[in-house]
Amino acid sequence: MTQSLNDICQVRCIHTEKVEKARQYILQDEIINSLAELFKCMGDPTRLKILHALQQQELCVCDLSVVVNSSESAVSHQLRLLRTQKLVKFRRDGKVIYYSLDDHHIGMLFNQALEHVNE
Amino acid sequence: MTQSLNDICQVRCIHTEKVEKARQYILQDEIINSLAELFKCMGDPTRLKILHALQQQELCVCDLSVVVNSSESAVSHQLRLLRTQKLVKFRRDGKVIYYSLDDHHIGMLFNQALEHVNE
DNA sequence: CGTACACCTGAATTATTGTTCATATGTACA
DNA sequence: TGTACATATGAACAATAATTCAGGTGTACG
Repeated sequence: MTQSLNDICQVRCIHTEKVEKARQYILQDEIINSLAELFKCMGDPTRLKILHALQQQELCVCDLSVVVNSSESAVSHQLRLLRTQKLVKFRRDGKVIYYSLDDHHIGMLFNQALEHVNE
Repeated sequence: MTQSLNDICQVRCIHTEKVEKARQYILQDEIINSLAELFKCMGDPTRLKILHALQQQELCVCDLSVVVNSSESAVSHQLRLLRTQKLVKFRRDGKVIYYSLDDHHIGMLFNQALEHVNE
C-alpha cells in the first residue's frame, strides 16, 4: 500500500516529512481515475449544457439537440458517455427516449462550481 | 438574449413547450465555458492528485512531483493551468515556491464528487 | 409487411491535451 | 561574479476527444 520513507527518491525530494505525510493521504489510483472521469465528463460545454437542461426537466434527444444547439448525432454520442458514467438515465416511450439526471450530486456539483466561477 | 418560440427550428423540435421552457433556463455561453474550464481542470488524474495533496498541506513543485509520481516539468505545466484557473495560489520562499489551494470550493467539489463515485 | 421517424453507432477527420526534452529564469550563497 | 538549484517555459510528439457523415436499430402505425 503506502510506501515507506525509504522508498522515496531522496534526490528530488526536498521536504521528506511533508512528502511522507502527503503519501499517507494519497487516494488510490482507481478512485482518482473515477473522479477524473466524472470531472472530465462535466468538462465539456456541450455536455454541461445537456446536464444543465436536464436539471430542469427530462428531455428527448431531439429536443436536447435544439436546446444545446448541436447535431442529434453529436448529442447522442455525448449522451452515451454520460450514460456510461451514470450521470444520466433514460426511459423509452414509444419511439422517443427521455433522458434525465441520474444522480442528485450532479446538480450540487454544478451549483458548487457556479459559486467558484462567480467570484 | 433568449430567442422566442418562432426562432426554434420547427422541423427537428418535438416538444415545443418543453424546448421553450428549457431555452429560458439556458445559461450564457460565457458561464458554461467557465464551468467547463473548471471541470476540465479537475478532469485529469495528475491535476486531481495535485489538488488533493494540496488539500492537506502546501507543497513545493519538487515535493509534488514525488507525491503525484510525475516529472517536475509535467507538474509545473499543470500547476500553471491550475494557477490560471485560480485553483491554486503560491508563495515564494527563497528558491522554493509553495503551492496551495486558492478556493475552498475546490475541496467541496472534490468531496461531492467522491460521494457520486462511492455509490 | 413496409414506411416513417427517433435514435444509435462506427469510421474518419480535425482539434485539444499531456508529457517530454532542452533550455531559460530567478534566487541564494560562496 | 559564478555556481547550484528550484522552477518555468516553448516546441514537438503522441494520445484523446468532439464532431460529422453515412449508415444501422428499434418502434409505431398504416
